[in-house]
Amino acid sequence: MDQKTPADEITSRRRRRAPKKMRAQPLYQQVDNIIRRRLIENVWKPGEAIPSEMQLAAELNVSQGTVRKALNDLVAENLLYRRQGLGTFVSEHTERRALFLFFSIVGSDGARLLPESRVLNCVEDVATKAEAERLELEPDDEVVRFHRVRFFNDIATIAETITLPLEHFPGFGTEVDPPNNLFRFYQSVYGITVAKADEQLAAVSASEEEALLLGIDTGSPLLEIDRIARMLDGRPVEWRVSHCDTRNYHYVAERG
Amino acid sequence: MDQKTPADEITSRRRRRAPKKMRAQPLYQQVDNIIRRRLIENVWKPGEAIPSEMQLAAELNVSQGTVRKALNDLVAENLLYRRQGLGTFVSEHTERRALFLFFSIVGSDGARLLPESRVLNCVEDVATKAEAERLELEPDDEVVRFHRVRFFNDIATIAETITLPLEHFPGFGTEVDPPNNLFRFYQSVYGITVAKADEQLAAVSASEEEALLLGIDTGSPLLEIDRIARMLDGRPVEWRVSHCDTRNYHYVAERG
DNA sequence: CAGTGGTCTAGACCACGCG
DNA sequence: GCGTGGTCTAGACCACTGG
Repeated sequence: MDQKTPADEITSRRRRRAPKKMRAQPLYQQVDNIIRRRLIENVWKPGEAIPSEMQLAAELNVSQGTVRKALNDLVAENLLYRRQGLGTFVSEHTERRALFLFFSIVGSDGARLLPESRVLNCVEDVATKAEAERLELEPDDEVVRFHRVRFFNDIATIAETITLPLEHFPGFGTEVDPPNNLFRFYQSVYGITVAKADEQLAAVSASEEEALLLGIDTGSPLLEIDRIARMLDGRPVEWRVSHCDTRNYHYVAERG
Repeated sequence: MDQKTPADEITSRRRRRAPKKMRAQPLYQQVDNIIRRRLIENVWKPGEAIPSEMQLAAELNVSQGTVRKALNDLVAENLLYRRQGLGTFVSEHTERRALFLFFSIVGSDGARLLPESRVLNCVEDVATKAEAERLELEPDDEVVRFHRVRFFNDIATIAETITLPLEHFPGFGTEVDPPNNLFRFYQSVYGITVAKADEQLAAVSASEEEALLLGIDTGSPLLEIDRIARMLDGRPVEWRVSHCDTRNYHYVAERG
């Protein structure tokens, strides 16, 4: 657990109080990057505690305050969380995290609830042009593509299409059905942590197929959420297009 | 500019190194609240520089580091911004701020552009039940209500209804037409700063009237953005319902 | 040049969680 | 009691801005 990683050494790049000038990057950002790299490389796994401030400071040859600033920045990004008296931990995709960080559909009364899911089908295929572009793949790369319907209190409300790069998810969906909380599944089974997501929203008309699935009229207005989920290093890992019946639920956002 | 405000004194509540126990609130939060209060009371106005860290630390009897933490928290909330070598300034509603902080509609190519506006009408009225509820008003309070259409490159794209509590905006719209950038207008003319906004999104069908305004078919899907804008102290100041034609533009959000 | 914010350190004490 | 993170201080030097 305590192996030194020479590539991580700060001292090799810049001695404390030595050159006095030409600092490429602030120390705390170097520390931030080192920790970030270890998270990406799964040196510290989700749910685990990482070394204490004092230990990191000693290992990296910086002061405790510098480590603290780096850690607090990572906490602000939701990559870590800290508990006084206990330690600093790597964030994991719990139900709660999924609900408040990555799921924005709430009831008219403001109640937050994760919908249940039913998978309709799941195929492996060559990426379409659109899929390759959105997921930043080469033209002939393969993907897993599946459709599902999501239910609030047994009422079909969301129809979605999800595409994953097969490269990162070998054997996905062929053995077991994809579970409801996908991000937790990606993390626990494939070691892939979704760190952020970019969403584009628009209003569309329900197709015949969607109307059937959701029990509404063809042409009814649906809220389209087009989302790219990204790993810790920013690379895309999932493209999801959700069509939501917003008569009893709506999407929420805060600005400012 | 340098008048002491006894109510702001931290030392009256808690002497440095004196009681040693029972700290109600961390010092830096007390400092944060004092500065926040001065922003709310317009002691320091948008665009102006506030006193330096050293001056604030001396006035409030805390260390520079404590002031710095409070200031950085306020910067993270976009209430202040800092420029090395110059000072710390109160944020104002520039075009840029409106565009990146409070306006989420972008073109298919990702281009950000503020649409032009045409006001259709503007009336003073007693608040409806819905308006009173959303703006947290008493049943008989008065409001200003107006409709406008917004254009991207001369193409009508958004129809919106805006309601303001008359109490905060005396004479609004009776003398001059409301300008395109409303938040800047609220700030410069009424001294009201919009600090954050809560948005609810849904998909709806275009009414006959909207269809006419936007040059689309009745029943076409529109993206509804229902937004409450709030002042520095969190009280609602504007209720806006926008219906957007999202065939060439969409709403963007980042999560995580 | 003086003054501002930005980085970094060193060390103190507090509050919390666990054994 | 001990180790953790949380708060607070004091002081150093750096980097940027303006006159």
